[in-house]
Amino acid sequence: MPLQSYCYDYPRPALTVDCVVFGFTAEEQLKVLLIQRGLSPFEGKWALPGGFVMMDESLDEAAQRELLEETGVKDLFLEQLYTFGAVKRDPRDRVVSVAYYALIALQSHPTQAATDAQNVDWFPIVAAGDDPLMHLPDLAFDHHQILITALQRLQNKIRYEPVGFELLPAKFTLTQLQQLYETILGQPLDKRNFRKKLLKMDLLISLPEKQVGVPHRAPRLYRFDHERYQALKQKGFVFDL
Amino acid sequence: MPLQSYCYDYPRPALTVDCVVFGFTAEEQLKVLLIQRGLSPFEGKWALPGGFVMMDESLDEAAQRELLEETGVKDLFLEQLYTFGAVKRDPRDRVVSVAYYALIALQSHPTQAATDAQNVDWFPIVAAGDDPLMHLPDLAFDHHQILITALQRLQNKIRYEPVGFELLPAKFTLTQLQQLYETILGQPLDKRNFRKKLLKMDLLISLPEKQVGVPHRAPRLYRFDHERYQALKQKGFVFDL
DNA sequence: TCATGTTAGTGTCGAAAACACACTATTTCA
DNA sequence: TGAAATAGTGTGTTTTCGACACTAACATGA
Repeated sequence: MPLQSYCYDYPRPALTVDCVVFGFTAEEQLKVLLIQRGLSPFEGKWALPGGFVMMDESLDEAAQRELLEETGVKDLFLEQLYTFGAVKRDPRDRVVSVAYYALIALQSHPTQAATDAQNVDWFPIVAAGDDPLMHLPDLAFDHHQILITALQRLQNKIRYEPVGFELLPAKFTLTQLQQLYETILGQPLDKRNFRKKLLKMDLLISLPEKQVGVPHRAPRLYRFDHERYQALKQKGFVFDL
Repeated sequence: MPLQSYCYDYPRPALTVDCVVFGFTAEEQLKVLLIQRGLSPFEGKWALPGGFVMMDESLDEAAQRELLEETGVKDLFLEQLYTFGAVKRDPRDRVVSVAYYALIALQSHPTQAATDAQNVDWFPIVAAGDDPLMHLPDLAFDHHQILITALQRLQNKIRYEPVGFELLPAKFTLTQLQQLYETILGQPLDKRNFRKKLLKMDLLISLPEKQVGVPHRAPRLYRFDHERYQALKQKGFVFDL
């Protein structure tokens, strides 16, 4: 129970952040993190993780905090997506939500489940086909819309900025990278052309080690050269796949 | 004076919308609409038009309303830009602002000045050169940052979506269009290649009339085929200049 | 140890797009 | 009627895109 109340001369909407957390698994699947609501409204329904913005934190900080609380992970790629402010998007109160999206390499940060008693789970998104969100439950509020917006943003972004690497471990193979792109864009890509284009950019550092433990020829490992990318970007270079 | 106050169990930031209104003049200049503040804080400083979000309007509606109030113009191109929520962006109260940007063809909608007593004016932006905002006064709040963000968005957007036409009259010449692109992107473009690329898209309708009153050969007028663009877009076409 | 299964890795050629580039055409006005 | 001003047009070169199929390497199990 609150000990006091906060009063203003004019009414104010409540302000929340919601996070669309995309994860990419070792099985080459794109997934989104959802939480089953324990509270009304939409009790029992699945929803995006999120919560109210505190007075002493910026929006970015609020999103980071929520992410840490819900997933236990810090230092994710996190970017503001869009602000949703339809009058009736929350049936009870006027709530405006600043949506963020985050990317996490589930291979490196294995999914640790619910932080508290709530049900937390990863749900698959299949970009190929008609409805990418067909395997998802009904979502609370306008979260379905937010998720669609986030997926479109990710699909656009991945082509013009090197955000795909945020979904892979630091060391990865070109095949993994290609499968990531194919999964997210929902279409097959030509292996030779894909490799040609990427290597030509000169942003991948070929590592001396190779992947081990596979029952076939061991593929070469690479890492993304963030420093070099920043330098090139300065000079007007645009990552384009 | 407010007759009552509005109380909540937890504190809430105030929520505003701010609009970056870009206009393109007959003299081929890109301008931005600013308002001189009559009230503290930042009294006397220039700022983006904006105001509080009412409880019964969506964010888009709030932006539209502000735009109508400040400029007297309806039905502009208007799109959400980014939400700015640093804790101290307003020195007095916690205020989160959802920024929008709007495009207006100043040739068709001649600038009607201040709606009320405030000073309202259009300031030039010169994309070529180091600092596009060099001819602007100091701005209130973080409006300088908002303006930079909006300009970058416009520069990106104009290349991949046909928003440039929103800055021109319904009937325009290819030279006007090219100058628009050169002004916004801040770089010269090749005339023949520009025309080739545009006409190949088959999105411009060549009008029977020609521009009159010029002291030289009269150029052909075109209009943008919005319907056709929508249809093509459906099929996966992307405008790309 | 060798045969099999499985994925890694590599090059060429034709088509299309991008880019550089300069002259003639039309109109007005003096 | 000629001078000034902008409109409008085509070609050749370079670069990029996109289709396409085989050999290499390793692990496993017979």
